[in-house]
Amino acid sequence: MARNSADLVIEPEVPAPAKSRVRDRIFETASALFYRRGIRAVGVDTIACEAGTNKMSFYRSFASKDVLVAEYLGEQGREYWTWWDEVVAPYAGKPRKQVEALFESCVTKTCAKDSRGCAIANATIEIPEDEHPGRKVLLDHKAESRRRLRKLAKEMGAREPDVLGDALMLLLEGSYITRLTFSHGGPIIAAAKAAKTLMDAHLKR
Amino acid sequence: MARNSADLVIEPEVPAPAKSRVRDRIFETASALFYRRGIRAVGVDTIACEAGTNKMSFYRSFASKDVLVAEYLGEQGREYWTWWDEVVAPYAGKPRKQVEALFESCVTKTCAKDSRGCAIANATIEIPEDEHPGRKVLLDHKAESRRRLRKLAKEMGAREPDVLGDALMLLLEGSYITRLTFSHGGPIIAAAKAAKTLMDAHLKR
DNA sequence: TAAATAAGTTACTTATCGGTAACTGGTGTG
DNA sequence: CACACCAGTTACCGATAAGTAACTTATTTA
Repeated sequence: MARNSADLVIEPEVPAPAKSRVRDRIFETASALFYRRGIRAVGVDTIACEAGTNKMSFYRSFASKDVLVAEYLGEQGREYWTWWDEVVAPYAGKPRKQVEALFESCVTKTCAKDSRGCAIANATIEIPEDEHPGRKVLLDHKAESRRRLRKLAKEMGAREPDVLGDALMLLLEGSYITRLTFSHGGPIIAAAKAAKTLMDAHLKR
Repeated sequence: MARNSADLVIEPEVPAPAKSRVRDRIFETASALFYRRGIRAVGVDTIACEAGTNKMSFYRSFASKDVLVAEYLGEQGREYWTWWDEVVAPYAGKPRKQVEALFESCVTKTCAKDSRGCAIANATIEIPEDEHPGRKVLLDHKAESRRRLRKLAKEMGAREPDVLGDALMLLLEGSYITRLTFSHGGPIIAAAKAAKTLMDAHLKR
């Protein structure tokens, strides 16, 4: 039966054609290793081996390590906004409560046993090169983070929304990075309270 | 002339025997490269070459790269406390003014053109291994940082000094790390104001 | 002047890095 | 059945990683 272009356009029963299991395994393994040990510290050989395959299969799925890294950061970003949206959803229209929920959930997540803070913030340090395909991903992510916090500050009627939004961002980023030096009971325990205090100060008439 | 053990013990005209110029050059070069490009990204060959010498001379001065890194972090720490003490000195007995001065100076320093935030905070991410000789150095440094901020909060009579001190630390660390994603005009511009707001809230009766 | 010390040089080790060529075996599916 | 495709395997490339041996050349300094 002759295939015409219409055939190709219609019937995409599966959007992505399942890609392959190996690729997924590699990606999952790489993500875990990147987060735990750092991006530069993990080689493609290690990734492939740990994923139960070998380097050749790695390069059949990914053009280069840098491309994998960029994809890893992209996925981390998507998961982050999914988390964000879920935390924020129950308090639609109540921006202050939304920020409180974000901070409480962030503290819980970041204090968890195997947490190493924010994957993207960490990559910020490991990838200073502008040419790296992951650099743009992480720049965009943090810009979006700032945008959202400033927007929330504005919605709650803060006198100086940009200042409040930025201050909240500093608390958030500080929470992530101090997790790497204080395993339990670090300064992050003050994060939620500090956020409330700042919001109080920016809201009272 | 026969040398006895007494000869070795007496007459140390110079405490450290000037060590050598090469060692210093290597150390300066390495420090600059570690800060700019990251610790893992810089090899000893690059360091030696950039310092105008070679690898053999490197290993005559340093037992290993890890030892160099630990020494680099130690020196960064000493320079940090020197900065801190100098900023704080003019306001002895006025802890609130001291914190304000710290934040203002921190913002100025961290916004400078070639700044890449805090060298030690950055190393926090690159060195997760407990066995690394630099790990303890950086852990101690951040613990001392927290200690000092909590102490200042207590001295200024804050109702919850530990909470205020920790919150200030989150702002400070957040300032450092966001510098890596926002080149100019990042959230750090809100740091000093946020610190004041937090202190206000913790001090008013 | 002679011994000690600092430093440059060349060559080497073993391991790992990111990345590729070419061949093999298995599993579908038309 | 045949062909495509996915994946495993082995072997390799050049570059770089950290680290060492051994010899030479300056500069001190006693």
